[in-house]
Amino acid sequence: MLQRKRDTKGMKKNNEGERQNNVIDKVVTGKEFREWTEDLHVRFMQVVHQLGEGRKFTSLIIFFYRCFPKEIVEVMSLPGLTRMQVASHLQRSKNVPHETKSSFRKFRVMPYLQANVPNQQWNQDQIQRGTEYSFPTHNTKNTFARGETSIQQLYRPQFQVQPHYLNINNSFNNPFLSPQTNVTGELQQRGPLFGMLGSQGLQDSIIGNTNFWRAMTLNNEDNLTEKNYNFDLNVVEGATYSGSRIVSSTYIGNAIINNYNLNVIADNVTTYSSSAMMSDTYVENVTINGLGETNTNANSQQYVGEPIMSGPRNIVVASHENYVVGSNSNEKENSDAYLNFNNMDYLFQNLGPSGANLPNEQGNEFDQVYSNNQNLGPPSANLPNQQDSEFDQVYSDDQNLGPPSANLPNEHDSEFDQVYFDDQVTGASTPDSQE
DNA sequence: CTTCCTATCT
DNA sequence: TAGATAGGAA
Repeated sequence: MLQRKRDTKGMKKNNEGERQNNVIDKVVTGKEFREWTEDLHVRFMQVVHQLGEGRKFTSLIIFFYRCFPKEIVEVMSLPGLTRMQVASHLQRSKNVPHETKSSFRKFRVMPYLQANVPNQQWNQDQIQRGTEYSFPTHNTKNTFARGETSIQQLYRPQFQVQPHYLNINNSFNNPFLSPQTNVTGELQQRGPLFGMLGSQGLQDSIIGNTNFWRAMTLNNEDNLTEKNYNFDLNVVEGATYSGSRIVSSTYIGNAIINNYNLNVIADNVTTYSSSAMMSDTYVENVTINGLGETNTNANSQQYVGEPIMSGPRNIVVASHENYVVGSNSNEKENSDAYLNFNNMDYLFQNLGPSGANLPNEQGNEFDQVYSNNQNLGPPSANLPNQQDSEFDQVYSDDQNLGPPSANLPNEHDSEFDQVYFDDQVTGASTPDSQE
């Protein structure tokens, strides 16, 4: 395949403008074909995102451009890995489909997902594993939210005091338990990627690590009872989280989740302000397959670029998932709250009035969300803006009458303008219609 | 000089 | 086509 070659980069040219490649000591040795395996890419993405932590980015392209190959190589600290290999891979990594870029939308706040978890207990397994792996878990019935559920449930914050937990089952070959390298070397975390702490003393991030799932298959077995990767991410907060980041810099890509074992519950229900939850979150290609089938028809990506700030909000991001109907709801038993991503497309699609155009490429923090949910009652009844909500205008069109021509001005100069929902989305594919 | 960036090659 | 290479630019 690729033979070793002389690296003439940086070498002076001769009079003919040619690189003087006859210098022996520039021969690159030990350069072998670098196959970017899944694990290697995951690590690569971890480093990329880790390095990019805190760096502003407004698009997926910038997301990758934040990091330079050299520092990536250094942080990855993989013997034999060259800068050019990383650069080459970085080049390919940031090549995303156009529809991906154009469909990026920024959402300041997402509708709320309620998750009632009154009881909790400690998982015995996790206790035995030591504090590093100790996460409180709940032993309750599931809270099951679906797209068909009244949007009212999604909107009303429930100011409850609830613990948080993160449950990671089965560490065997569990990508969630991969070690993570800190850039500065100050912290070498050998635990789960999710640096979970106890229920007390959470002054900073609950989950501040970088989580990258790419082309990862969760529970790709048809066995409905076997859970190879049971990922329960619960961020149900009852403590003071002022100024903290609940989940930051999360990348979820190409995840195929079977058997309902992806349970992402980000439930920030406290009244504390300035909490960021799942900021800088990028989710793509999520397939939820309750029947153990592999559905590859998830090909839209969404992007949430800026931190979700200002008050109790949660955000669960997934777009254009495929949900196989007819699954056994009993499989959700391991989750305290289950978010069915089905029909969540309306949160991310570039729907809405054509006249609104939903511009989002200009760095605006929020555009418009348009609702067309037949399950909803009168908008005034179902979508009240409780106590000083940041939502200024919420629009619902039960009759599917199309986009509102009214302007619905934002009288408070709030971050939110209009909200539009379309709960009739049934398919997984709604490609970006923009050019 | 090194590294970045991107087109091009294999 | 994934990954390496080339070569100009910074």
